[in-house]
Amino acid sequence: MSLAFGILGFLNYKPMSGYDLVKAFDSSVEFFWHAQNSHIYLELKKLEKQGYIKGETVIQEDRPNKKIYSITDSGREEFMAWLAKSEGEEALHFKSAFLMKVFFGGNMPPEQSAEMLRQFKAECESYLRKMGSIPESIESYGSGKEAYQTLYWQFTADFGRRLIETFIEWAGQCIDRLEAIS
Amino acid sequence: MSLAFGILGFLNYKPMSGYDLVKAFDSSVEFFWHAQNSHIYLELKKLEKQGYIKGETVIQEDRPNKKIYSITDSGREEFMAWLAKSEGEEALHFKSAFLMKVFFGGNMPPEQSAEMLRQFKAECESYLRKMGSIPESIESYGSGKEAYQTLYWQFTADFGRRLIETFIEWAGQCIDRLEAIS
DNA sequence: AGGCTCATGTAACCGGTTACATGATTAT
DNA sequence: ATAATCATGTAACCGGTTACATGAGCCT
Repeated sequence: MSLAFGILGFLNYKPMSGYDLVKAFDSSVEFFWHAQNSHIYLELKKLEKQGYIKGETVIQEDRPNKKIYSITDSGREEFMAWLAKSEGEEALHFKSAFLMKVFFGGNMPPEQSAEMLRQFKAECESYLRKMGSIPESIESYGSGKEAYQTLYWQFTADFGRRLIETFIEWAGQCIDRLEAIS
Repeated sequence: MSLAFGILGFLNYKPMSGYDLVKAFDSSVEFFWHAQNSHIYLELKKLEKQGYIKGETVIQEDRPNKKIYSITDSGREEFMAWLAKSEGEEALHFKSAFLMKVFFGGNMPPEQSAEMLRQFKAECESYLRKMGSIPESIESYGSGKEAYQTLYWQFTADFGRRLIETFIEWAGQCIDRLEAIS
């Protein structure tokens, strides 16, 4: 897919500026869909040209002016069509340079690979600590009425937590096996 | 990173043709690093120009001729440098259009989202069944002496299995919650 | 004085995908 | 006959990254 649908999705909740979108991506989908600010601004222009969103400049006195984008009917149609389309087996695909390094780990002595895995595990553990605050932030964001929306945000956050826990368990077991032979 | 290091890694095991590499990617790292055959051939040309690999044409009578590539000293150096370099927190990043759809699932009625998750779960289950044969194929590939290499292949295969199992458990729980409200 | 937040962009590049193109041999 | 395996590529495109560029106002 592309960033475009993520932007349409957020604008479908409410109109936002490019700056708002950068923050929205950063604070929610960042862990499974990282977005550069430059890319977001580029994509906004493209989407406007395609007629899926429309921008309106808002003049501010105490702050720099900004451009608020809203989703159009055709944009909403496009977004809903994307949402309804099945990913098929592509849903299972992902890219990881780290796993590639593990795969070729036999080219390093066991202590070095073990160290790589220890660093990775530490990274996961620190990430998990940071994630602790997500459930509360979701609850504060969705105030009663939008509980149905926030349920899905909880789903993805829950997956993130499980994924990291799986990573930690797995790395621990790999480290054990490497320590046993070194 | 890029495909380049994957290719260097495989050629570091032994010389191979582009066709061999396509199969190697397909049967081992495919689940965390999918590679198009066109991309592999393109990358081989690039790597040869950079002096990291060198190709030699092998004339065959019963089959089409082929070009066998070998890694050079500078290629090996490059590969080892990549391997030793830590991924840092990038190791946690991955992209998933499917999770993006879950995140925005609140735009669909619960039965439709549940159906999406059920399809996904079924996909995972079929994948898990296919994965069952991997451990044996790794063992047959690594014959005694290279047991240290195959250990790492087992690590990545093990992670794949755990990941899919995590996906299945998570999807099951999401489906339960959606069925409860619809 | 220095750093943070707000706010928006451009240019060059690169990694990767899609679609297309060819053709011999071998197994069913 | 027909499909599968062996074998290699090109061209156009696209999604995304990196690096750069600017500038006001607020807080310490």
